[in-house]
Amino acid sequence: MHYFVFMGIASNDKINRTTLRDVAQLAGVSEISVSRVMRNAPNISDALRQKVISAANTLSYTPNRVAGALRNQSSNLVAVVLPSMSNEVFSAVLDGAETVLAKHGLNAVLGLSNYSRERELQVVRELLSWSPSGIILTGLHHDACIEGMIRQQGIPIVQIMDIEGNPLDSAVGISHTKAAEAAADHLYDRGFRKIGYIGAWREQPDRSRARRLSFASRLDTLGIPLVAAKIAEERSSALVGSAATADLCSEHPEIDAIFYANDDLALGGLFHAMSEGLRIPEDMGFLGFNGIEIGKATPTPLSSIETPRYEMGVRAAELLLNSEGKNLVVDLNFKVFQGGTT
Amino acid sequence: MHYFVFMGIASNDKINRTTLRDVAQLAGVSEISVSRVMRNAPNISDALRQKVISAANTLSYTPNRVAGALRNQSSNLVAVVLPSMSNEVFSAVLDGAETVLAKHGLNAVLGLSNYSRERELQVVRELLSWSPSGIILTGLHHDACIEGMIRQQGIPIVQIMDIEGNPLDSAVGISHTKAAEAAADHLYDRGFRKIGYIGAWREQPDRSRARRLSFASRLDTLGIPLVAAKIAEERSSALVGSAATADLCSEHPEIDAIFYANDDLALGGLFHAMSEGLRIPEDMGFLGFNGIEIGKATPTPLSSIETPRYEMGVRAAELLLNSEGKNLVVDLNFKVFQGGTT
DNA sequence: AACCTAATTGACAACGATATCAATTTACTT
DNA sequence: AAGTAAATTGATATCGTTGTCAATTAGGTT
Repeated sequence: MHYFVFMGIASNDKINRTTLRDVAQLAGVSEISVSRVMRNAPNISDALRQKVISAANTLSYTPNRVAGALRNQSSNLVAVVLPSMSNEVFSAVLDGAETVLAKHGLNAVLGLSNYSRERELQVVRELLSWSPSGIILTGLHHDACIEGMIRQQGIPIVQIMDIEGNPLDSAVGISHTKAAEAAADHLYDRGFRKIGYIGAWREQPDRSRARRLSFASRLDTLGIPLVAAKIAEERSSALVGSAATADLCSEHPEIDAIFYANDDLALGGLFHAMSEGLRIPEDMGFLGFNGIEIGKATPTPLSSIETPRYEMGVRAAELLLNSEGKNLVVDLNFKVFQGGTT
Repeated sequence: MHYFVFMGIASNDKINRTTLRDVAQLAGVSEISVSRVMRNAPNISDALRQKVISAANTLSYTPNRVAGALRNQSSNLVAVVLPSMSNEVFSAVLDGAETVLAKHGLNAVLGLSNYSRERELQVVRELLSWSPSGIILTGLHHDACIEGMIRQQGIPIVQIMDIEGNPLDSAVGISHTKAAEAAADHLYDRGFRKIGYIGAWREQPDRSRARRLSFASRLDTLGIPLVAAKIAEERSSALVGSAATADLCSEHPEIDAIFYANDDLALGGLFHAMSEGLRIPEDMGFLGFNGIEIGKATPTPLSSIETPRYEMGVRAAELLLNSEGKNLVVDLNFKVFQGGTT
């Protein structure tokens, strides 16, 4: 008895897995014929197919994808690289992508970059070593090496979230510029004139920074420059949003509405205002970003820019599958949801 | 020019990837030596190591894990099978697991079962065909075939979420029975006597059903039987919780507190009560389950049974890595968080 | 019956890494 | 200096599948 050790996980000797050979022997045909039947290759007689299928069933044979991938230089894996999982945005994207991929017999291998360029590079390198048949990246900005690495594999790339920039290949997302402008316009239309902004966590991902800048510039155009922007140090959360809102309001009592980098922050702000007994939206308006479900259930539903996160995952997966339409940029629609907070 | 087609994704011919052989030639050593250096195998002279490393760097060589996995009959992939991604519980688990796995050079391959036994079986079969070095399953109840399939691979299994039952191997989770009893006790201690329960979506996952039953039985013991339980048809969400709460309260006006299957539902209930102008917790108490972050930021923080979801993922991954300690059952602690709603 | 095309089946090599065992070199003893 | 053990390096076979091309069989024609 000896042990296989791989990367820290040790396991007992494994019973030899049933292979094509076993099935072939039982069925009395060649291995390659079994292979063909399993893959539904053309030009197989019904007789042979039957023999193989029944043999495969009795042995409950499952093809070894590792071997197949080695031979084919390509697997049914799709690499999905996201910055983090602790953000409902990305889990929704992953959900959408996985759902579509699964329908086509593809499996998602997950990599988290933690918003770090270097980590992302490392993760991509690792995932590429699995000869995935496609890769989904988040955002348009990556380490310079990444493009070359992926191109060398000749696999389709889909970048998600952002579409303003130069995609490596295809991209699905929304225009954060337009979304921010729509936010500014909405607040203006609703009569707010002294507007603040709250973000968090060094504005990771950098898309939120882009939004803030577009938002501010739009407010300038409207003649009501941003009163103040506060970027909390911590990761986004309702509690952080609550605290930041309290701070911003005390520092700038004139502010009559706040646009937030995301709904978690915005809900925190909204809750803060409710605790303070403010009238909403008369005393203070709140506009979030993403349109998460819970924001619709608050006593005063949270106004927010709704983004199609799940759909983004779905479309990303679909783009991978239809590599015929290359270099496509899919601009998904966001929507201004007017709850009761604006 | 011809095409590789695999499972619906077609890609152009790929430039030949750089292999061990290329590195070996450049370094003037044998392939196996390169392999050893790359894997940090012992008994390698510094001279050789240097030659190899510099050659590998100039070629920017990345080992092909597919080939390695085939030879080793084991990969650095870990199969993670979850019911769904549209539930913050599972994304937190995945987050925790991925973080630990990544530290050890392992990659997570994701499979979603959609709460279906058959789908889960299928997914497991698929993932096993990648010779993962371990597998994480959700819950303790699976198709009968699953155990055999995994055992055949001789890889460690960790089941998460639940620990009450017969784990296949190791398990990490909480005692849902005890958690439900703690919930009942807490409500009793806080003076509530007419208690209701709200769940959703056919009580998927079935753990929530187990909780409801333990909860009800504990209330019986306390001499204050459950007034009513309402299981909404739809998937859990704050809106559903809101509606269910409204219904339950009008059907049973005597109810003075509600225990929810999860925080989404509970927040919905809380928001409903706030809209109605109820005094909380005097008129109505609310107790959630999971302790999600946003519940701490509401004007009246939501009381909830806090569950260690992220940690569950972490511990699950750690258990996989330390397969020496087999058949471990890790009972993580839940905690009754008393916000202001009880 | 001889012949030809099309359909079906199979033999073989290859994908890239690594376990095994053998060969070589080095280091150390006496 | 000879001998032995230890460290280092290499040759070979192998993991399970599938692309390529060759071989066989079936089906139809004249």
